[in-house]
Amino acid sequence: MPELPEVETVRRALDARCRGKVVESVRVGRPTFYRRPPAAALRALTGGTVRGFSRRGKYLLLNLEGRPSVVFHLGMSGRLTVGGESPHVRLELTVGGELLRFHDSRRFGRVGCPLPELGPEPLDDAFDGAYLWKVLRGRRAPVKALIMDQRLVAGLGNIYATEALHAAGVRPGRAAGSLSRAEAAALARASREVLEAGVALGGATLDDESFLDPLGRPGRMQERVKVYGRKTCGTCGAAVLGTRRSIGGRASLYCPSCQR
DNA sequence: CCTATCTCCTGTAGGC
DNA sequence: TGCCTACAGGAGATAG
Repeated sequence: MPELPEVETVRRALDARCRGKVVESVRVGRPTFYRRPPAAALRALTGGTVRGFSRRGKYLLLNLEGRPSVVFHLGMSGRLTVGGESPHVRLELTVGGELLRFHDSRRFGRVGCPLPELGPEPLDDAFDGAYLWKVLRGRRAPVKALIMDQRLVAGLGNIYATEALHAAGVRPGRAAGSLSRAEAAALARASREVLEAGVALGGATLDDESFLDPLGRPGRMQERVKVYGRKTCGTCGAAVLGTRRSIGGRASLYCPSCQR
């Protein structure tokens, strides 16, 4: 499922490929998106010049000269490809003679939606231990649910939140307000580190096809994962514990030895 | 405001 | 082998 590093990987590939090119045609794909796409607004992209692709949290923005930007969210199964085929093409743009396609088999993705209110970028200086401690303070919800709340910090999903908590030595079910300043600082630092590693490695491709960049290439972050999707901890070898759909309705895994 | 639960959807994995 | 069900996931809506 695409989180900040996967979206950034897509952004870089598309930005390099499409910048300065013209959107020659737009085809709004088959029936409906999960939330109805503004088909007329999407068709109006025709003739626009691509200024570039930018990213905010897990959202990808296609920026055009003199026109409103188009927001994409990949949801869990969304993919943007250059030329790739699938039965689930929701939007197809011809850009500089190449077919840029948005696919989404499960329809949790979006295109053309407004950009919601989001917390700070976790790779920016505004996101640090002091900020995290301040927003977690006094809250009883599980810390994992809160760091995945995009209004508090924009970009962590289940994989990177799980890995950040492991790297910080904090169990996912801990009440957010129970974290010390030092733990909040460790968690902010760990979040930054796992996300930076994810970006550097081109995202995490956990099982076949789960994430591929626009040219169909897998990432390598899965090689660095310590607990997510594992039976034993990648640091100490202890059996990974976890429960299904336990926190925010999502599976939560942790190492009982490395995490307190 | 805060928290927990439910919903959207469909490909895949597991059970029988 | 093949059918059937449960499950996964992000984010928004809703209820308490």
